[in-house]
Amino acid sequence: MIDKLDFLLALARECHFGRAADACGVTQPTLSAGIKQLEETLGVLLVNRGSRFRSFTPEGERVLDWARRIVGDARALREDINALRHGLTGRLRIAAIPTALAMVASLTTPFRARHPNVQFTILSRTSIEVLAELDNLEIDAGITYLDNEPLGRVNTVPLYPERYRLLTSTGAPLGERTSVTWAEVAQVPLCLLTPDMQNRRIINRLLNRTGAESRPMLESDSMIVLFSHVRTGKWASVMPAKLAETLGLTQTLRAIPIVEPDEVHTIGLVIPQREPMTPLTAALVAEAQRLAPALSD
Amino acid sequence: MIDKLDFLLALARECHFGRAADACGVTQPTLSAGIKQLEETLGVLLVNRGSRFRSFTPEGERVLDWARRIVGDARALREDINALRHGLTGRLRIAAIPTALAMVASLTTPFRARHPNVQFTILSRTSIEVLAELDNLEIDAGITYLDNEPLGRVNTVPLYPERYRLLTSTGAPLGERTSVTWAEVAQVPLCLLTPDMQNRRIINRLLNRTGAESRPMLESDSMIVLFSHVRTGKWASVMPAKLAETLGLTQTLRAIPIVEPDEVHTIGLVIPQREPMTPLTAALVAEAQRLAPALSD
DNA sequence: TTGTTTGATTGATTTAGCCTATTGAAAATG
DNA sequence: CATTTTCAATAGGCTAAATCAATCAAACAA
Repeated sequence: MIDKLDFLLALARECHFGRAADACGVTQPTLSAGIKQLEETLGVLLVNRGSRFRSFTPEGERVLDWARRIVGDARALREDINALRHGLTGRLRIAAIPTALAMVASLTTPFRARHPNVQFTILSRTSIEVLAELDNLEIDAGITYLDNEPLGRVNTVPLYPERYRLLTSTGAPLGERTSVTWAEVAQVPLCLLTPDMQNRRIINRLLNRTGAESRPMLESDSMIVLFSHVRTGKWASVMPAKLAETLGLTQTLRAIPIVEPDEVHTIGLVIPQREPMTPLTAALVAEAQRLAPALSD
Repeated sequence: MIDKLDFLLALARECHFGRAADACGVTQPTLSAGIKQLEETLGVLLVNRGSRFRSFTPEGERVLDWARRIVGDARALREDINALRHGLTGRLRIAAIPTALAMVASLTTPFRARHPNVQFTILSRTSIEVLAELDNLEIDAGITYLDNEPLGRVNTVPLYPERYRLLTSTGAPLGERTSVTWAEVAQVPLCLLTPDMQNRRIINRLLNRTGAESRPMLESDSMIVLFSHVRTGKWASVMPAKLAETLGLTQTLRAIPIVEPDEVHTIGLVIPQREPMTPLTAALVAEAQRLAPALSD
């Protein structure tokens, strides 16, 4: 039963019988049969199929809701008992938005000191993807904006406020200033994240509000790309203060506060709303709560 | 997996491999193998066995906690999908304390008018048993005291206040009074519930507080027995006002308010703390909430 | 048309689940 | 203390379920 519900979750992720089967480590006929068996025992069609996967029926969506709970709890059970036997072990899968990726180290490092046998998988994702994968049990926790889009059935731990800086070099336009306005930033050619990232959407909104047209000269989904371009001294970017500090400023590389408005967004840990938490998640939350005071400006 | 967890729940109820197997509709070796398989996949001993069932290990207790959740959710899933297909069907298992048994009809009757295809099982239980069986998923809901013993992980819906009456006949001692004190009641030979019932413990406490020795001449675990004795005109009892009214008073059979103190306890519906509720439970809660205003004095 | 993708189908094989019957050990009983 | 009873584990055998590799059919795309 639980494995069949797991099949359904995989199908929801992949929208493709073959790939879902691969993800579950079974062959496609096995997964097909599993789904069909679910449909038979429940007496309803769960998946709208043509000659390929189309969508879930309303009943299918409902079953998915339960499947998330049940499969999640079954995993939590194993993890819980494992923790009783061997202390905290296993793998924590964390997805973070690109602008938060650099701060993950300040969460994982003290965590690892406390629990040396826990392995990590850190993924770079958009804020949308973070929430979707949290729902699908693909990740254990996310790090994303807490105050922008609706979050869904999750618990949150605030970590730090995201404030914006113009990252540029002395000698470049605005490079000598102690603060700049968004209107001024809008005049500078920028390297920014791609528009599917919420950080970019926030920056776009702030830039557009000034009336000026924003002119991103370079887009990337990787903060490394943006930062390495700025380090050449020939490019500028807008990024969160915390990130700029973490990546390292130099005498010529400056992070200039952007005002009018001095907008702030809260970044935090997001975990599934499950009671009780899995031991790994609980430990991560504890670590986040320890870390938060040190990060809040 | 889920069936194995169900085996474990049955074992927790019965504390006996053979009876647990019966309860699950399998033979004892099958259940034994199921438990053993659970122990192997989790890698821990769950049950302390001598030559017979002794107890659960701490890990076993933990697994039981999860099993209650997971098995409960799996049932809720089926019920939920069933409700989508055929409307509300199935069986609601309700356990009530004896003094609340008569009022169950005022809950089930309007419920059945709304949902004609739902079947009921109504059980008479002590307040302790109600909570235990709620935990073990043996019943869907309980009706018991909300304000006395610690309730555990449940949600509650208050139904009505329980006030105490001396049930006796005109002509008997105190039979003509419009109110009596607990001290006076203590002097009368009474028919009362057995001491494992919380109602009896409450009455005992109130009687003892007067300093007098209470003298129950007849004990039973059935309100029918108590009431039918009182109806002969030769016996008296203490019972909740609501119950006396429901069973029917006559010109000679009187329910006299007992004061000093005029103690009140709240009776209510108790359901497992599960989010979301099963459709049947949700409907029952809705019915209880509709009913409560009419019952509150 | 022809090749590709995708999910259903088929048939063989392995695995898991369950039962009956039995055993062994501990409790209960006389 | 001997005997009986109770209880859970074990053994052996059967059946149903699960899974896989291979194939098929429908829908698209080129």
